[in-house]
Amino acid sequence: MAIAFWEKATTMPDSGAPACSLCLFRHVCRIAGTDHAWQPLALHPDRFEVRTGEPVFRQGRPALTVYPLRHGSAKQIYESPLGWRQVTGFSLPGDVLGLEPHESPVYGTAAITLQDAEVCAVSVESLRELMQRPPLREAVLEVMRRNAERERVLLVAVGSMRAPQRLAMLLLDLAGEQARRDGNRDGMLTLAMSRTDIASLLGLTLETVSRLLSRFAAVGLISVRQRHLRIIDRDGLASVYADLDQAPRQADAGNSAGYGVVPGERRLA
Amino acid sequence: MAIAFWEKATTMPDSGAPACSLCLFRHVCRIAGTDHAWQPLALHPDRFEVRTGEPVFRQGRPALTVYPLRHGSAKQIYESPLGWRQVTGFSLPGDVLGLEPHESPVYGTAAITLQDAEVCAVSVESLRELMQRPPLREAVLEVMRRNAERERVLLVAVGSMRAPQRLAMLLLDLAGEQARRDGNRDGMLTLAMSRTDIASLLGLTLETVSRLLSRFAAVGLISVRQRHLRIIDRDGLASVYADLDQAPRQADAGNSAGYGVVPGERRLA
DNA sequence: CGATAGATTGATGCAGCTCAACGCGTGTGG
DNA sequence: CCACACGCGTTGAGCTGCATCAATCTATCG
Repeated sequence: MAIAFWEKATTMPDSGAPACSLCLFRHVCRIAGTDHAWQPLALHPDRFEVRTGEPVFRQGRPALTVYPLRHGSAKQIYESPLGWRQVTGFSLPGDVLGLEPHESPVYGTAAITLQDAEVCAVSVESLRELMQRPPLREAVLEVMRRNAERERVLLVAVGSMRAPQRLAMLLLDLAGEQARRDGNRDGMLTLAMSRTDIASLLGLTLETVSRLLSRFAAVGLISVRQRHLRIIDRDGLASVYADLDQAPRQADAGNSAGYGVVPGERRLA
Repeated sequence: MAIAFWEKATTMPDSGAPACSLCLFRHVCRIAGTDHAWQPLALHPDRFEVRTGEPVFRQGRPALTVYPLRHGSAKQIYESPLGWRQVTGFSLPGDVLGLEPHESPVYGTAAITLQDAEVCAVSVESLRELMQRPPLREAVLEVMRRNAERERVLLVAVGSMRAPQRLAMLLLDLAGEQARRDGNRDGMLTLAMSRTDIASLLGLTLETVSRLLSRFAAVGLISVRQRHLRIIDRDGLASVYADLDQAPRQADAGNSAGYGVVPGERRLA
């Protein structure tokens, strides 16, 4: 039998303190109040709450505001022109919802909360003003680059990795994010999203996700009970992800130019 | 039997005139020479040739130059941190290779030519100067937005559509691009990329791509012979893409917020 | 307590992957 | 000029990973 989670709360834990310390705007925000070197530009963002399952904003609507997430979590949903919907990512406290790249005039995805959440609201005008300042500008661009990279990794995962690898990847990613936030590296994590959301993100079905979680647990990589999960064997998961014994699902993108690919030199997230 | 392609040349046709008229920089470029209202900013880009299969640039290298494509075509290849490679798109004359979003300091993908190609070379400094001017700036951002949208559509396709739909999508897309370039709407197109490249893009195997093309041909949607392809029944292909009789491959991304989705209002292409 | 949404688990089928053989077109060396 | 090889594409046969369908279980809430 697995480790006893159920001694802890069975409802979604509300991580207590707001995530200002992780916020992109912490240095210019009166609420965060960590640094006041920027007085003239300081932000006093509005804050409000969004209940579980409610959208913070919807795809295609004018992108007038960005929403740093203080409490709770959210999923991004993209709907293609033909009406296919897919989860494209999850956000945790400290992330900024609605940061659209390329100065897009509309939101490229919808953001739906996964729990009751609290967000700040920063107008894009303030954002643009703030971005006159090189350090913040760089920080914002860096976040956008990371988001883009994330989507590319997801594309490759969905396009050429097997189901267990995809799921292992997600779990490692979630654990990494968790650790980056509360420094908590014991592998405990609470999945705010449903199996269906995970399945959508990874291009699988919820049954497959459920079965794989069970299988991972059976072989001692993790333990799961509902949405409470603990990573027991991080390296084991990493080797599932890295495919150390699993055949690739399809042909590699041709290396027809014949330029060498260094087989070593790979970093693990 | 299908339409007789093989009367035409069997090698890749070189589309003759350079694609300056489609180039993002046509209004500021001395070579294109269509408009000289911008004298002080005018470009005199270098040009050079890249032979089949050679990279124009490689992923991870400093992004110092963008390369408008004059002749030929190219594929973008993304390599994930773990070494998985996947084709993420194809470029045709008039497209700009190496336009990195978010002012990324390095190329996010490699660009490999599919045929002997000719490119211009515009330094990012010139590009940034040019982008001071609102109209060009807007045009560049618009291109980046389209690229991002394309990648999202691809993600959804690979993540939740069936193989025939994905391929139909690609064919329609290629035909659309072709039409946008030479106005030629007779459905003839020449695939510059191999089956392997197509397979990689769509998250399939080359055998599946080959079989599907044959099947499409067998039911009269297209005709194929090697890399020469004609779209015979555009609407038929569109309905394969739109899945008018094909079951979805997986559960929809939950609409758990219960906000209505308009079932109509969808645009093709 | 029943109702409901989410999660687990089992049984079954098939789309697409895998392995393999062969065909076609082009380039190369004799 | 032919012979051969090599890259690319096609086609077939078989297998399997994951989807599908369906039943049951678990938590939460009124």
